[in-house]
Amino acid sequence: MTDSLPPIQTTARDDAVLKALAGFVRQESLGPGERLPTERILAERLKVSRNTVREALTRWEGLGLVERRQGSGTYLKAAVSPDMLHMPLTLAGGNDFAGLMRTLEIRRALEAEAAALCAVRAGKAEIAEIERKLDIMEEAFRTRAGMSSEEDWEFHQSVYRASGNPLFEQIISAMHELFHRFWEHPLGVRDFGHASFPYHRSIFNCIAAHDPLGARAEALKLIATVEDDLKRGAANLKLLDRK
Amino acid sequence: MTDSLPPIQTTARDDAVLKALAGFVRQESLGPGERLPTERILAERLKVSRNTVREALTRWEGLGLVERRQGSGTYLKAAVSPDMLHMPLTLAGGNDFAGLMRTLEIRRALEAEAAALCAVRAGKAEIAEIERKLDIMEEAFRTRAGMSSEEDWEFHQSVYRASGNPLFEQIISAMHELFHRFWEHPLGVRDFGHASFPYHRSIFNCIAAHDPLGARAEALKLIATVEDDLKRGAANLKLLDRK
DNA sequence: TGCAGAAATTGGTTGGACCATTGAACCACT
DNA sequence: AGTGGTTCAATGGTCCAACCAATTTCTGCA
Repeated sequence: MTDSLPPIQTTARDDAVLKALAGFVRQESLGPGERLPTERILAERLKVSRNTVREALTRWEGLGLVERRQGSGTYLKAAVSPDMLHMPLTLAGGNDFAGLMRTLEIRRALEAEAAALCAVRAGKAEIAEIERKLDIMEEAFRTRAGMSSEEDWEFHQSVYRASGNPLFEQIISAMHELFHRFWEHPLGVRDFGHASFPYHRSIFNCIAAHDPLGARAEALKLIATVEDDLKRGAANLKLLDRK
Repeated sequence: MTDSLPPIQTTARDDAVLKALAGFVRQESLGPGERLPTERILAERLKVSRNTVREALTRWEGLGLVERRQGSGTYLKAAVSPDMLHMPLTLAGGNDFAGLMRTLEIRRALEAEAAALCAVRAGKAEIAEIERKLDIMEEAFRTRAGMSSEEDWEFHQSVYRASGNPLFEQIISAMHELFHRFWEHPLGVRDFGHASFPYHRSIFNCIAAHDPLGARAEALKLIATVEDDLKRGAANLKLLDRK
């Protein structure tokens, strides 16, 4: 029988609204942080109800493209273009120890690949930027006598950016956010992250030497130390009992 | 129907609606495909306006958790639980060649890690299942004298499942879907995927031998052949010109 | 000039109405 | 029995006109 009879599309108001809005953003070349027209204006201009505009904006808000502030307005949170592809992922049960370890396995995969790509592609400017972040991190490590998650994170982000593929930063940032929402104070391990410290510079050295294999290997070692810390912390707090 | 839908408290209405609804789904142990209460009923039970219910459902629809059919109802599309974590990813310009290569770099990272984890964790049953898929794929390759993307995909999925981490399958499946939406007929390269064929068995051999390093290396080689094919295809069709 | 309070702006919520689609029940005709 | 058409209630989609709550801007007094 003929399988080539796809369902037809009749109405798609809110989708049309989003397309029009994306075109508007493009035409006005609005960037992140800028405010877009009020819901009432959009409703009037597009000749649709304000409810329809709201449904469309709710979609974008759910995708993290836009932020609404009551009394103030609706602001762009990321660059939007008419040809975006959306890939919403929902992870069931991510707030227990097993879930955390699963996200860490993803991070290990991406971290290693990003470091390898970075070693291939990073130019002089990117390498200098990474080294700058590394210096800041090491300085913070000395003065505060321990890992600083803030400066550490900055270092890793600079690596993702130099990988030449924004997806790395996007995905790992999303996981990082989840990570911190549930594990802000990492399990009471005092010297958390301590063991990972030396690998930051070894990763950098491989990147600077354009050695992708070495960078991948060092990144894997780094994540391994983080996993060990987490396991120790989980054992300490007997969190393994949780569901 | 049950009366286990208590009213809602105060601000952050739509979020509260979603939480209540997630609890309801859990309590009624509703699974994918099942229909949930109508918007009017939800609005009445939760003591909330129907518009608010709609905003909440729009969120879930955007996350792919739910599907609305006008005149019929709202149906679950995936398992939902009260402790889900959402990680929406949007990639700008994913329908050009550069975007495709970027997704492939992510896949390379995850594919290698999944293969390595699989080599560590797969038990006899999992290894047997993977070999079964591999045999099917090789048989299809012989009879049809070329790669079959369907059987190939089945093989890879079995590896992801045996990795013990459902996130691998989730993320790569999402990318696979995007991939096929825009590149269903891969660029007119006749023997597309041909070069990747032998690596499937070498990956399997490493997994069966519980050799994570080898599995990772072979997976990287496999993706490299796919990237080469894509580059050749892009050159053929002069797709590199597309913005 | 400085600042507290009023006024305007803007997203959030409500309730009610009507439209478009779906699916089941029903009916007429073959 | 089965085929096709009709009716009708249920349900999601859209619209409107308010009002609420948070924020920003303006204003007038000290």
